[in-house]
Amino acid sequence: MPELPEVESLRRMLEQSACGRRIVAVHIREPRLRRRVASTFDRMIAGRTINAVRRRAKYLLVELDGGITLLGHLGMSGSLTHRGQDFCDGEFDPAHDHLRFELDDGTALVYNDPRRFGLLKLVCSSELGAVDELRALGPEPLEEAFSAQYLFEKTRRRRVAIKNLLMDQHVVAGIGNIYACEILFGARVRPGRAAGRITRAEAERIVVHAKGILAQAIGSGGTTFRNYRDSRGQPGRFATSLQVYGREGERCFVCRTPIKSKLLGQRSSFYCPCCQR
DNA sequence: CTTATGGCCTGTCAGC
DNA sequence: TGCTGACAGGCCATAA
Repeated sequence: MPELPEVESLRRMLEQSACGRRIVAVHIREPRLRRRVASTFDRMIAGRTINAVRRRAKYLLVELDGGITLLGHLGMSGSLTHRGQDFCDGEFDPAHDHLRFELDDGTALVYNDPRRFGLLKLVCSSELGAVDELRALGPEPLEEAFSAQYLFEKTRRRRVAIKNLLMDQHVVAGIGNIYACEILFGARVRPGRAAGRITRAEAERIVVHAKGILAQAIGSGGTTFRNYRDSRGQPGRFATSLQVYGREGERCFVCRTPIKSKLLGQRSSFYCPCCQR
């Protein structure tokens, strides 16, 4: 379940290990992801050098020379591992290793995705703003545009639960179920509260904790709850810092009250019934 | 416009 | 033991 911190951790590693490398070939074993991977991939990509690795929300943007960018989304279970040499062991997973990008130093970037919810497509580097997936995204949560004033205004006259609003990529981009739960625990706000009833002070706390928790999670290499892996095949280390996610029935670290879980729009929401109001 | 719901997809696990 | 159904949840299409 890669969210912003996991994608950012991956981006930083790939920036170190893959930037400047030339992609010599692309092998597609299974093109059926959320949308079918274009059969022109190898022809379009082979021979191009990786100039930069960027991120927008949960999207990874691999900028190639010649004005083409590889847009990637890991969906639920996707991973991009750098295999060969002293990187990842390169354990073969023939059932789920769907694409393989061979690099000029003999290593390879392998896209693995058991549930195939991911996305890989090529876009024009000069027209990223016009790309469907990126066009309507809200501000990055770690940038100044995501302020208490901004969030407060976005919540006005909205009946949707505050947690669902935080996960709405049009409002703020990059937050998923795990971090939405953690942010609301930090802000001491119940996930099911109507967004429109959030106070100015609560909006302030939500923004402060969103920035703090996401930054801390990036520093820990993200969260591995089930199967997220970084480009070296290693799990993230933030799972041990989780306060509520996945802890139903266990005691709140602050007040010892058992953590509750409740479905909110088909998604489990974890919260402390005592600390969060 | 807002909000709710179902579909995609497969590995895992509880329960019978 | 092996089957069935629920669940995990990213994003999108569709409906009300």
